[in-house]
Order: sequence, then C-alpha cells, then structure tokens
Amino acid sequence: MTEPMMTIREMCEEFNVTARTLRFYEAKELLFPHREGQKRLYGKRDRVRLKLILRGKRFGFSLEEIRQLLDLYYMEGGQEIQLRETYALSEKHLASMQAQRAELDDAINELKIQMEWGQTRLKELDKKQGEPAG
Amino acid sequence: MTEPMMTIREMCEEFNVTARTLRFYEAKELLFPHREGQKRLYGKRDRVRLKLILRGKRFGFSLEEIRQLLDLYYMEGGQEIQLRETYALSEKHLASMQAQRAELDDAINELKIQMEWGQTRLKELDKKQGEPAG
DNA sequence: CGTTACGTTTACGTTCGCGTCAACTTTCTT
DNA sequence: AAGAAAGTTGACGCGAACGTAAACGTAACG
Repeated sequence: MTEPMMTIREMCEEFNVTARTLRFYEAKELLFPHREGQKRLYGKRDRVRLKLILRGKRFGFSLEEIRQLLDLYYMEGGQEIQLRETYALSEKHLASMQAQRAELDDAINELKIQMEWGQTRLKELDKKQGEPAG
Repeated sequence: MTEPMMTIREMCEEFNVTARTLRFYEAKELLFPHREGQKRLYGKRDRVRLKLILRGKRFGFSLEEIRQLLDLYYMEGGQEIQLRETYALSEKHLASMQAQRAELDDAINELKIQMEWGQTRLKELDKKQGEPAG
C-alpha cells in the first residue's frame, strides 16, 4: 500500500495556499516533497508538516522557529542529543503558548466589557431616535 | 489637574520600544501625541493606545487592523454610524480571538502529548545509559 | 501538430515593521 | 560661549514572506 500522494495544485486547494508558498517553504527546508521526475509529490508527512506550519503562523511564530519545532512532531530516528534539544525547545514553546493563552483571555474579557459599554450607548441612541425631535 | 505627560524617552523605557517605533506608529495614525513646540508629549490616551497596540501585535494583528479597532477603546464623541461600524468590527474581532483561543488550546494539548512521548523516549535512553555496554 | 494545462526554475518586485544613518534645532550644563 | 544631551525630520536599508513575470519542459487532447 503506497501512500496517497498529492500534486502541488491539490495541496494548494486543500490548504488554501499558493504554489509559490509551497515552493518557498521547501526552499526554507520546512517541506520535503518527493519527486516524480521534476514534479513534486506531497505525501502524508508533508501534509502533517504543512498543517503545523500554518498553525504556527497563526500563533505568530516565524518560519524559522517553526522549522526547528517541526522536528519534535516528526522525529523518526532522532539522536539523543537532538531529542533533548528539541524537547527543551518545545518546553519554551509550550510556555510561550500558555502565556499567550492567558493574555488572550484577558484581552477577550476586556473587549467584552468594552462591547457592553458600546451596546449600552447604542441602546441610548435608539431611545432618542424613538422620541420626537427636541 | 493637568494630566501627566511623558517624553518620548520615558515612553520608550516604560513600554520597551524605540523612538523610531513611536514615530512610526504616529505616522500610521495609531498615536497622536501632543506637541510642546516640536517635541512630542504623550498623555494617558496614548499610553492606553500603545498598550493595546502592543497587545494586538502579540496576537498577530496588523497595525492597520489595530488602528481600526483602537476606536472602540477610545470613542469620545463618536457618531452613531461610526459607533455601529466599530461595534460590528469588534464583534468580528472577538470571534477571531475566540477561535484563536480554541485553536491555541488544541495546539497546547497536542504539544503536551508529543512532549510526553518525547519524555518517555528520553527515559528509555537513560535506562540504556545506566546499563553496561553490549 | 498545435495548443492547452500543469509543472518547473530563475529572478526581480512588494509590503510590513521597523533599524539606521545624516543633518539639524532646542535645551540644559558647565 | 561651548559642548553634550535629547529631540526633530527626511531618506535609505533590511529581513521576512511571499507575489509576479519570464522562459522553458512535458504530457495529454482534439
């Protein structure tokens, strides 16, 4: 059972990115598609990696940071030293995400408060709108 | 009681940004410091705005997106229409942040699982290390 | 056999978010 | 009066993350 491969276009549609982006990630060593002649063929490994790349981006990590972390998710025959380094890196990563989560919660709460304020003001405006001018 | 004003340097130290950054934000119309002759003087309004700008950045919003949202937090004599628009915008913003939070939770959990895996493997390596060679 | 679709490499262009001079004024200090 | 310190406005530079155009390969379709 050979694993299901995807062309570059199929990848673009599935993940909603451009071909340029995929080639760019490859140049930056975040993806390693197989080749059939010249053409790129993406397997499961690259789909998993791309998913993680896009997620990482949404959380504000740079491609270089992401590249280093990808190893943790796809360590096959990792050496001990590399394993330890990657583990340490991912601890920092985890701490960063947890901090981000806490801040995000704060921001969400503040925004909600502001929005209630705005809503109150809008209701007042509606009232005045209902009254006769004067 | 005149409000306490800060020079550009004081702002830089308090918020850990460079003067270039503050002038840049002003050029992009995110900050509006008063002037004493040529010199910029930052009041409470700008300190609040800067705090929000920096927070927004940490969550991956562009300066332009942040600029639009700042109005919600500092609507003084806002018109009704502008108020409604800003409110609508902030609803989207809120939804975006909540989605981000959900994703972040997922990512954190996945990372934890991966790290447990890594830890298990490290323990195995430690065991082998303790045994005699062979 | 042409052309249409899909892929490739190479290379220059662009936007964002500032960094980094340069040249100058204003103000404080000695 | 003569720096030094802190401020100002240009203007060019830079790395990240792609966009875009040129020129080409190849494979199938009608």
